[in-house]
Amino acid sequence: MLNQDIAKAFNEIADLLEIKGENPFRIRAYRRAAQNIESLGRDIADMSEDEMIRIPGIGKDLAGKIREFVEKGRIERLEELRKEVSPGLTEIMTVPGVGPKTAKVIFEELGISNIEELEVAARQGRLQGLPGIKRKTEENILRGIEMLKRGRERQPLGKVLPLAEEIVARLKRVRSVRKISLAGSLRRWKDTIKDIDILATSTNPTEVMNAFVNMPEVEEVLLKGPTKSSVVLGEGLQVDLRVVEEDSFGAALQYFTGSKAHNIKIRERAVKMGLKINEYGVFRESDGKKIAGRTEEEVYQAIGLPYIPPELREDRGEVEAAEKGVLPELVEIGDIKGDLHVHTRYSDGSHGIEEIALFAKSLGYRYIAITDHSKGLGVAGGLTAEQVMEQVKEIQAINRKIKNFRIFMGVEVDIRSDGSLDLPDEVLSKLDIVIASIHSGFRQSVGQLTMRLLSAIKSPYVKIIAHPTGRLIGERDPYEVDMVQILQMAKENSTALEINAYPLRLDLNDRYAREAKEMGIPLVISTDTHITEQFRFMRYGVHVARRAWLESKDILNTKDIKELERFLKSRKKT
DNA sequence: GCCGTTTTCGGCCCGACTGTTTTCAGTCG
Repeated sequence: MLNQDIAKAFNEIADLLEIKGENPFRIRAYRRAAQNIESLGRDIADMSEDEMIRIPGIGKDLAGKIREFVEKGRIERLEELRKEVSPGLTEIMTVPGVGPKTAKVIFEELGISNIEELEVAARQGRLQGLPGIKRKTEENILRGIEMLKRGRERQPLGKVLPLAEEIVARLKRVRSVRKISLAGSLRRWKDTIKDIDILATSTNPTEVMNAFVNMPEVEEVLLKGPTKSSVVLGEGLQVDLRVVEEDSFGAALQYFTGSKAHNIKIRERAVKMGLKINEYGVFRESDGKKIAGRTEEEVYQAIGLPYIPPELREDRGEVEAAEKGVLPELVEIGDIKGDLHVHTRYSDGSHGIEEIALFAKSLGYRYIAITDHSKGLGVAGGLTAEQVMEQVKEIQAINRKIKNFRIFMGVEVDIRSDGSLDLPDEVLSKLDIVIASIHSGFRQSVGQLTMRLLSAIKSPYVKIIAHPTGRLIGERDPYEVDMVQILQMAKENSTALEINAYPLRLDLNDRYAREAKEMGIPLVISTDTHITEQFRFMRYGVHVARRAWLESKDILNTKDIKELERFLKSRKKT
């Protein structure tokens, strides 16, 4: 998808303009456009210029630049800027604490244009004495380089959230803490996280800050004040804690939950209404009187909007939807009635069928689908046709035993590298549910991978495509497939797409899932459970769905058994 | 560069912390 490349180009233009000291609002315009393009669910290359202009933050000029990039693979303005500004400057700016001004001084005075040279110069004390730079700043820069080396990449939500929840639980035990909540991208359930934001109220802020910076995992204290402190954990993860007054908690929570783009939007709206929003509350411009701030609901109400759930706050149309009163009724974890992707000991799962079914029932589920791997996946102990039929018999027997619960007989059939399915049709036709997925040949061409998925989608027996893009966050990029074609084919065949809730997958992601919803494609949220504890991953999947604006009615495993069966028994057109 | 309940020009979100400064600039989120 070209979107990421265009976003990257626009961000680079913004960096270069920043170094040149250009109009900050123009710079912001490029960054905003980049962000909005990145979050688009469809390929911008397929859009007409008129359609592009309807994307917020994109006007005539940027639409022209996008077209230029699509057609020529380059943007003339960017090439010019690259000639004007030394490439080293943007590199230096990637060091935390070094912005455009500092980078420029260092480059112009010392001729330093890469991070290695910068580190050497800082170690030799050669930065001291430059305008605005003394010993402390030099130390900061060295620290910034260290942090950069340790890699401050975004980390998977599934890794960060448990850690963050633990920190919150620990701070909750500090006696003076009243309210405490996660904020930032964690509260919005973004699939990757750069740092942990926590917000609290306290009768003794100093006590909280002390407890915070003295936690055992803290490797380094970046800054510490009475209302704001930042630390770095052993894993290289930054944690920010803000402490505010009780009657500002809602405003602060709204503020620190972001996203930045969402906040800018609502503050602009506030300004137009003669109001000002900051982390302390909503204030009347005329007399400075505070009119809201204790709760987030109050804040939104003060600017004439209904409450907007955190997962939607990405400036992807949620403010406009709130204005019109057409926000979606987002799916909730309690709406989920079953899990349609479950493994057992028959392949690479850890439990027997009855055991895992009873566990699912104890969670309040009404049904599960047993979907072990097929034989092509040798490493996972995939099943032959005969083994599948044995499993079917066992499931039938257990279904007679367990009351008020239903086990659907299924399989996760491997899509072979030529696009054929790993089990014969006469086996697939005997099952309640067939999900299909790719587990090999990831490096095939776009055309081949797309063809494989398309032919699985078309199969009259395949009801669901599992983890459609195959990504493993931080480990493996999504397959290069033509999602436009895949979504179209899924729609034509009413083949459902899975939101795989396994925290490293979260696949489909929020953008594609939203596009799928808008096209009317059925979706399921499944955990791909291999061991009972993994049923708890469902919350990750539900939150991806919420970020995708999905409502309960868009998701198959919120349906009761009868309605789900109707879908499973429906015939495809083909 | 975008955008319109101060509409086609002139605005554009807001504040904390740090360091180098005697009142503020830079950076970050």
